[in-house]
Amino acid sequence: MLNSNETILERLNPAQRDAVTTTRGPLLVLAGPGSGKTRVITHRIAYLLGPGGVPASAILAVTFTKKAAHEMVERLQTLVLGQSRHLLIGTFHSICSRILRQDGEAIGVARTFTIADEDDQERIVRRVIKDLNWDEKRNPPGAFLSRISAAKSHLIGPDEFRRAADSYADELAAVVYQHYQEELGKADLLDFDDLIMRTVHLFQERSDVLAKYQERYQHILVDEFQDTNLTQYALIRLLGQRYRNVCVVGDEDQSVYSWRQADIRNILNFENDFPDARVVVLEQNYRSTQTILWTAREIITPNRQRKDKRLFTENDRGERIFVFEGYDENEEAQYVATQIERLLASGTVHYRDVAVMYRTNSQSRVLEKTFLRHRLPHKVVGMRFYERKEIRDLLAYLRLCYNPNDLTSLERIINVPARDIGAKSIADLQLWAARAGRTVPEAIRALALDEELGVPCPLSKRARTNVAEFGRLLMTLQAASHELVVGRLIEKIASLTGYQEFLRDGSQEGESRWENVRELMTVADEFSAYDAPTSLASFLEDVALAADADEYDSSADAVTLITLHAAKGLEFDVVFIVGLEEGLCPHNRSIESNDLSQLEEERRLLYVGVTRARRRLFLTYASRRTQFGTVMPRQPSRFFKDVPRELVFGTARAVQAPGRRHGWTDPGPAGPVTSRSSLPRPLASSSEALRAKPAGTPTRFKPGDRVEHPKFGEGVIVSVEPRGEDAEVTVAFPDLPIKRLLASYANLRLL
DNA sequence: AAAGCGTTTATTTTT
DNA sequence: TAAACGCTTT
Repeated sequence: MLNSNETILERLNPAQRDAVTTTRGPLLVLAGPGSGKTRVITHRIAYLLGPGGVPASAILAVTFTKKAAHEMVERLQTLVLGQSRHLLIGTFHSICSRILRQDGEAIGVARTFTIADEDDQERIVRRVIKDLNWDEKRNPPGAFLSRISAAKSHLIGPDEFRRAADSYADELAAVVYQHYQEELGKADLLDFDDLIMRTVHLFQERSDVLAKYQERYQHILVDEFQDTNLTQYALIRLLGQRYRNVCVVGDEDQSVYSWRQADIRNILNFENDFPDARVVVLEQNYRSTQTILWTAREIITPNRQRKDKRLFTENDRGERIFVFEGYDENEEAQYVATQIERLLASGTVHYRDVAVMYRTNSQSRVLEKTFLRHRLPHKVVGMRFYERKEIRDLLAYLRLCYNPNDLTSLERIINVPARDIGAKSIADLQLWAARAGRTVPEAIRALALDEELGVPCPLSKRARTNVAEFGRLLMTLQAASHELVVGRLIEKIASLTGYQEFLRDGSQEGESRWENVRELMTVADEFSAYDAPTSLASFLEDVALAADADEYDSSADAVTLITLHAAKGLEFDVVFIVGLEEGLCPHNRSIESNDLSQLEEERRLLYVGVTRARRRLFLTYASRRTQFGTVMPRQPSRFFKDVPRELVFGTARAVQAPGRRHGWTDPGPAGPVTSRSSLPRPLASSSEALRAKPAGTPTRFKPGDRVEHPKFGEGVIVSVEPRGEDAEVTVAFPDLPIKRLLASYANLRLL
């Protein structure tokens, strides 16, 4: 019944149905925002399992974020019941990590490898530069790391990189790349890019291993295909080339990760590599109002690097777009908070239905400050839990339990909490290990067990005692890691190492840091509850591959503060996009690059933000903003020129300037978008507030009127108070406390 | 080894 | 602005 044809194909439009039922051969689905992309993917899997007769174990679905993977699993559970358990749905990184854990030894990847995160990468490059005796100031690690990452994303190893180096900068990078890989190797570490690149190497070098996975995963689906880099695409191509049942879903207009080497050209290459690919375009939007969709269309149309799509919707026209100019970022935040309060007062919106989006994380600060003052419940996505010092310290101990060779983790915690092992002791330790032909962890172990290494130990007596004690501590913890579930292991580490005492120094901050550690234990306990209880390896992997957007939790009733990047894939009734200024969106880095494709990416970013909104969209900017402690005048974003003025409500400067003439002329049905009285009045900016003349809009309501509210039901108007152009109505609903509502927001219907 | 102090520097976006 | 760094002193 559940898997029957009718159930799965019910309520799919023809294009969606096409994408779901084309199960044989390559398929490219170009899916505009809100076009039911996830629905297509999940229904396609259900269709494969049911009418297609494909066993769950033969299906591989790849996503970019864990959250997307989770959502897919969840939606599938109701669709196909128990079968979803045998599907492999995961991120590129988690899937590759799994493959390497299983078969990586064939190309020399240690079975107990751990994953190096950004912080580790930076430490390693720092160490390399230091060992090379290069000037640490003139050689910032970030620049090298991005070159290395770019190389790996193009499947270029250190040797090939050196051969291709045609600039001094590249030659330096080649040297760093070489050493960096050696350091990773010594510590049994793989960085994010290695996970993918090494898997491709494995498949290239071992046809038997490749054949095994090709046979296993006869049906492959890739979500957010526009975000794949060359290496990721190579992986998919290798896996899929035998059975050719490869379905990729993407939208080049939502490609915002080119800086991470994502390459839209993969979409074009797909059609070259699989010339028989069927192409399905999903153009009907089910998410947004016409007004929002039209605005989005106008914003994206100027881009040259795109296929023209004809997005349309059968939804209502909806409210006009609100544009607001703030005096500065404080007033801008103030406006956002006030508008949210108004929306809440209407009773038709919950906090969780509202998101505030911005270009850079640093913009969240002023919003948070303002929201705290307004007591608006909110959650900042991207306050990265796993980047907090105390968490990373504890994780370093955990990683050392699993992979004793993890030098980066060792370096991190050898003197945290302080045990008098300073830079000198560490240098001596390295020297000693090098002379004896051993690794640093081995040298520590030797000290702990009072063993000789055959060469004199340069450490002072005191240092030797300290290191030996530390070594024994580590060995105790390593032994414990085989006995305890992860949560209890963390507890043991915190107490045995003295980390708990070290954190809880009596300060408020110390307590809150300790709270974070407790939170980590909870995460671990939750993890153990559904995974193998003692699996330290999979916990570490889970944590290492956790991303910001994964934190987004729709269950809590709070306003979401989120970057435009992290907002991709989400949707909200009400969206505020703030800081729409030259220099911020588009960002200075893109303006200065002189690279038009970078500006196109900025445009896509705004497009992504706009298309997150279901019902209402607010676009704001400030006329001055404090950056690096100094106030700078700001200009509204150039993208405002493409926001159709007839769709805008507001008096902000940005939309009064003559707009670009755009091709869209459809005035829609005669009459205003919505009756004026039902439009909320946007706050005027302070300068305009002085000039603004209240229009004195009369309200439609009078005391005694019977009205209907979408949420509270039928009620009777008690009183009506003018509020500028608006009116505050007091309404009595049976069995409910008396409500005071703003006429413009409340959506009351006269009975 | 660690704490204190003055100076500087930086903010895209993140699997 | 505020985190990070390098220099000094204890």
